[in-house]
Amino acid sequence: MRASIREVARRAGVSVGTVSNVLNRPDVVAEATRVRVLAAIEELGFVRNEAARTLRKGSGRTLGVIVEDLAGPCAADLVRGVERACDTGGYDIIWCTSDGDPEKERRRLDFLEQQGVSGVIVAPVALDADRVARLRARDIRTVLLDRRMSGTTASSVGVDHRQGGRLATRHLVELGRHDIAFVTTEPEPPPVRQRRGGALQSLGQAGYAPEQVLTIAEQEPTAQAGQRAARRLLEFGTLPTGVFCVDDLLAVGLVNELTRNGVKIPQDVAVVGYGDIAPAATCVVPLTTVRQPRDELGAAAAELLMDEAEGRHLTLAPELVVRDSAS
Amino acid sequence: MRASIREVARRAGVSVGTVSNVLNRPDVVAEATRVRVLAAIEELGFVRNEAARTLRKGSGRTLGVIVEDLAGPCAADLVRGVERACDTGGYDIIWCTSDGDPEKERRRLDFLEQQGVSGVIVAPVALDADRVARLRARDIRTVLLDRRMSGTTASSVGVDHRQGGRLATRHLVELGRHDIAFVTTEPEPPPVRQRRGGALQSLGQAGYAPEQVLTIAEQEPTAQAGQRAARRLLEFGTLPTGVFCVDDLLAVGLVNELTRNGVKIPQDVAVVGYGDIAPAATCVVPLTTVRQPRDELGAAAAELLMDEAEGRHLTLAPELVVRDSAS
DNA sequence: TCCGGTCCATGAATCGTTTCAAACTCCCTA
DNA sequence: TAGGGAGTTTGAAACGATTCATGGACCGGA
Repeated sequence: MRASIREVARRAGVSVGTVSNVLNRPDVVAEATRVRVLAAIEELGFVRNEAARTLRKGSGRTLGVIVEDLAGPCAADLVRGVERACDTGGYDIIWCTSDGDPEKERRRLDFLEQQGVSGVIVAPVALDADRVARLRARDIRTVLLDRRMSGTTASSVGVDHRQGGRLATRHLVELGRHDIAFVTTEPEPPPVRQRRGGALQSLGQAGYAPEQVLTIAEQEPTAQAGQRAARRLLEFGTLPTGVFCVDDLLAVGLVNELTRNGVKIPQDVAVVGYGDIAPAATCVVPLTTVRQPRDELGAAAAELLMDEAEGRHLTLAPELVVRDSAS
Repeated sequence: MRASIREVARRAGVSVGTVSNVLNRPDVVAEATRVRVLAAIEELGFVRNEAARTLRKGSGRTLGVIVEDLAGPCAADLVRGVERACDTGGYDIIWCTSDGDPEKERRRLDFLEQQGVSGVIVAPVALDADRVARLRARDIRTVLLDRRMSGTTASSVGVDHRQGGRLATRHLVELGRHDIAFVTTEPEPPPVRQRRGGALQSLGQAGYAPEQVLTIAEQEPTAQAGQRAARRLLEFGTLPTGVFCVDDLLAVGLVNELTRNGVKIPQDVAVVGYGDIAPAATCVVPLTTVRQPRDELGAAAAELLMDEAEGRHLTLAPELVVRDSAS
């Protein structure tokens, strides 16, 4: 059976309170005592019972994170950022996936509440102000990813997607591409809408008429969908000379399918993606894309929670990464 | 503040014991009482305090999983499999990453011990028999992924990698490719060694001499490394007609770089990968590869834990997926 | 009417921590 | 010598759920 603080106390010849002090406020314990207690801990292989600690303290030194898909390429850097911040802050993390399913999101939130986390980072699916308030009432702070929620105590961290969109199309314009197409998704989640909004805006500034822009909508941001989009473009007869995909996966699929059909990228068609996920750099034609600082984003979110901040909103700047697909 | 079982009891006009019974053994509670209690729970928005439950019961209904990299493509299906099994079994999951770092692995195990999980699924880095025994002493069962450990109570689930390797090269042989190269990693973790072993074996059976097989070793199983491997092949002057990459990421990088250099796949070079990760299907030339049933693997691991099994070893069969890159 | 059995509900004890008021020990100063 | 601090240590009271021995209510049969 696992050793408890009481046995450590007996072994070291002190009271349980002292052992607890050694664990939590070592500075108030006399040197000699502390050494003795630490030795006892070592000998017994004592591990603190986090359940008891959480029960007593009301909440632990643990953060919960809910993303749509842990395994997807978008989560990769986020994971790294959050883990780095928590490692240095001495917090533990519980990762959860919602799969974009409101019901699952609810269950994960229940789970995190039950675990007594001290904060949650959520890429929201159906999360609403009520739930944020309920978490708040249980002393759990919330940070939203890429979405703000007014009238709540939730903080948020996000990327300036309008700016990202602007960067993408401005680059196509600078390359002298006049025939521009967008590949997006339908339905279009808010961040994607903002990207496309920014992209359109920057084209407008360059004197393009909105009707001039061919927009193709696929159902999901996947490489398969990008492939389908490419085939639809090919069917039109004349190809656009510049394409902005609102997601790198779409761009990867598109570039692959176009390449397979003998289209030269970037000579015939310049393609800009969005996200700078890992496959973007290793695509047949390395992808020009808009990098989102997702690791900093994750780290920032974690830090907000560890600082017990509320209602703070951070916006990070995206950055254009020029590779072969549009240069 | 969050409502406790006591307040629910007061509101429903029953004792705490009864509320607990409604939660855990609804059958022993009279219909009318149960309805009243459930109503009270609903009204108060009561959520069970998992910390208290875990403290009292000794261990929770939670499993811990430690993988090297949650964000990588290999984890994707595993995540899905484990989550599916746990969802139906009523267990919760705590995901952790070790980054392949022994120290981090240790810390994650400490964390899971502290959380009072009832079992752990580990893709081991430096985990040894001692640690398994220590977990065991704390009533935490262990399932290892893709590795067995003798002399312990740990169970394991894995794929028959020798067989996977055999499938890969047998296919190249059947395509009539005589000049075969391997792309592997150095150092070579056990599963990879087994793959290559099986691959060599099946070539031997087909009458190839081992010296006949050109082997290229890269440091990591990444797309960049695959690219480098391709360049090394190109430098040799004459290309092999068949290549087996021990990892899909290597294969993707290789296929991309070869394609960029005008090599026709599969006409000039047939390429077989390993793993059937998502990018394999959406590569410029869709990849022929060996599928590992990683979702079933994850589900099986979770089920072993939920059944409180010990010392059971499951081996799942890999499967050849033929796509364009070798057909 | 009494007994035995079934069905439910009760509430105190328990899990392993943290917290905090109280006590104890020295040592210094008035 | 008394009194006051500073520095340590103590031990009992939480935290919120589960468990289980105990007992009450009710019914049927003798």
